[in-house]
Amino acid sequence: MNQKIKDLVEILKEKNIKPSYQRIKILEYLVLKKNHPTVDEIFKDLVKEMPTLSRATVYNTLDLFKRSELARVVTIEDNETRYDAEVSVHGHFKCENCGTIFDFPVDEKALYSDALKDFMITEKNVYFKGICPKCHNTNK
Amino acid sequence: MNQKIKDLVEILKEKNIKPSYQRIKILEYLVLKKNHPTVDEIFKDLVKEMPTLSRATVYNTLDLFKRSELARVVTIEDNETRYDAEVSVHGHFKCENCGTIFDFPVDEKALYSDALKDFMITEKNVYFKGICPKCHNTNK
DNA sequence: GTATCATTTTATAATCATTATAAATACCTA
DNA sequence: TAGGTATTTATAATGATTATAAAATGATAC
Repeated sequence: MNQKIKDLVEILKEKNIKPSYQRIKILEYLVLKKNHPTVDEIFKDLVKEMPTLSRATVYNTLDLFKRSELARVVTIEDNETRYDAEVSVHGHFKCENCGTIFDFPVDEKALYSDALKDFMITEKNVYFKGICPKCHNTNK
Repeated sequence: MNQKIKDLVEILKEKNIKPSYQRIKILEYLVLKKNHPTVDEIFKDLVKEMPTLSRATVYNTLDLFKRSELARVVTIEDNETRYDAEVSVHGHFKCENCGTIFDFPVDEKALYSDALKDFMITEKNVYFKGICPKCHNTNK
């Protein structure tokens, strides 16, 4: 536990981010909960143990993490921004029934297109929607 | 021109959508302008020739088109929903400098992942961000 | 052709995620 | 400890989207 907190502090320091209590907790949340939480989910969970936490802090911190490449935005629905501490290229599948988001591997080479040979690519996103196996079986 | 309108009416009828003037014009806009417009862009352009047009109609109609698979949502930024009359699987590249959105081909087979073999996939989305050749050269 | 009913559109208000602002707090250095 | 900077907080403002109810349009039966 202490070790883990220490790791989080190190991660922040490497990115020249001052490790405030709020930042450590938000980073910890992202790293431990790998369920691509929305801003609101992060806020509502963390405010339980940090009653003075402000939504603005959550927004500011996530934006800071994004700019520092500690987290990436997962845009699947236009009305909820999610965050993911796993910044490598991978796909997201969202079940339209239960809302769960699953990761899946993406072959980056396969995504290459000649049409983009003169483009400077800074971000690659792949997401699918549909019904996950669990919901598919239940509904049948 | 008349022929084209007639085609649009046919497209709507095939989906069992009554071809009202507003629906024809919005579909025409999507089909002719292939620039993945936002709802606001569609509204602001069309209200010029249809002064009584309401934003609600644009929202309702686009939602109807989406459900009827006449258009697909292009979610790239979380604060602007775009629409595309091209419903086949293809990628979108958004230039972070000029905002232009480019289409590029995507090899659907290459996107296949064993991890999703038990999932029912209804929608596949690929989008990249970066700098387009034009902006890249200008800024250099 | 007119009355009736259903559909579509419109205008407006409500909602909700996000951003902006300014004050309060915490942190750092001299 | 004092003074200055960075961070957090509370609150208000913004802006896209959705909800609601009235008005307009269109279709059908008589």
